Amino acid sequence: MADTALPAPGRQRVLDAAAERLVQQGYAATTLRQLAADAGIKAGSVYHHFASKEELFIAVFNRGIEVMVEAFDSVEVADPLERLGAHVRAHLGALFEHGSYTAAHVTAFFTAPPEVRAEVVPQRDEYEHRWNDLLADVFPDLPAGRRPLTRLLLFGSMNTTIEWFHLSGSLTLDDLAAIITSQFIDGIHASHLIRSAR
Amino acid sequence: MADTALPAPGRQRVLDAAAERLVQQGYAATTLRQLAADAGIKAGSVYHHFASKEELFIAVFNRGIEVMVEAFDSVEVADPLERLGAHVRAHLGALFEHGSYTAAHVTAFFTAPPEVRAEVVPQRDEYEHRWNDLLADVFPDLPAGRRPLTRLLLFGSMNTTIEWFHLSGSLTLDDLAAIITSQFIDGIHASHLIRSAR
DNA sequence: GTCTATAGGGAGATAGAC
DNA sequence: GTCTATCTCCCTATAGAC
Repeated sequence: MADTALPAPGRQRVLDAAAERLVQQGYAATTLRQLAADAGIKAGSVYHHFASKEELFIAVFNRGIEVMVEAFDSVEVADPLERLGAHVRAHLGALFEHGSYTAAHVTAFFTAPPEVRAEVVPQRDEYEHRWNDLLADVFPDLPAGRRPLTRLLLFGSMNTTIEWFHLSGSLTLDDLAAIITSQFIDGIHASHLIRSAR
Repeated sequence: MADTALPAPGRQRVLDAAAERLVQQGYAATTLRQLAADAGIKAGSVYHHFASKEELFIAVFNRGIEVMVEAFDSVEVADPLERLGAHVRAHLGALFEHGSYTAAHVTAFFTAPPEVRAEVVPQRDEYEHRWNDLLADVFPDLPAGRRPLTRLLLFGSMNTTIEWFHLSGSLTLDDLAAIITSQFIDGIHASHLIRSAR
């Protein structure tokens, strides 16, 4: 494992800048000149690290999935329902607590050109597969054919939190994860009892 | 009410094209030249209808909300829980069955420049307010302070369907609305029984 | 209401010096 | 690994003819 201490290399600074710009501006509006300026280099120097704008953003999107996968795989909880809650918390953690890569992926992936998306699909599939397996494990009664749809609805709630949730607010990420998990498992009637029940 | 029959005026064709391009490409990647070509006119002529690119897209985003509001207000159901389901169905209808304006709003709003977003916020608030009132009506036990969060989680599930749902698939919009409604009210255990229960 | 022509700026990408 | 300089292309927007 490389010693990535103190002064981040140019390539890394460009990637970090790209992730943040993606979240705020989307794919097309983010220019290599901006990224270079953010990273403290000139536009032409970006091409020493990446062959094209597309290759650069493929790296960002893939890193965004890596962060999600690492968060997912770090969960070790025995009880099925508790494990589900831990994975929801881990997914939200990837979105808000481990840099901008996952947030960039979730917000900008669908606005990226088809060639870029195609290079990222395999890694996306891998993450989705993990969740399908988790659902199969936690909800044995859920038909296999319904797992993708169920996952998509849960992802929809989790991923759109980046449009409105802020770590600086009064609602903590633990609270949010607990509410989403409860809402997902038992519906609205149960989810709003969470805070008072503790 | 204007007689908008057969040949759509230039302005209308430009707006239609903008809504579709927004869904597929996002804000920054959509150029006035494309819209003009789609509408069968030249780029310079766009400025006869709109003062700027921003003004054009403000019109698209606002129309997207109008479609949602019209769908919402068309619901007339007495039973509270059934009414909620009807509103979910109406929201999905606005996304998939009444042109591309609502889909454009939902996908591209957050990638639009701040000046554009600011002009659309009041109409967005109006729609969100309708939903908060609906939640208050259907779920009297839900604390008022929890309505926005509850609404946001439901919107997350509904709005991200545009990333994967297609009218041409085997799952109908009625089915999808029923599943989302059931999942929202009673959680996962109830939602996957819907199809077999009919 | 649409056209042509064009101004002025900024985009992605390349070449070669240091 | 970064720089400067530059090519080519396309963008938004404007002016004025029809």
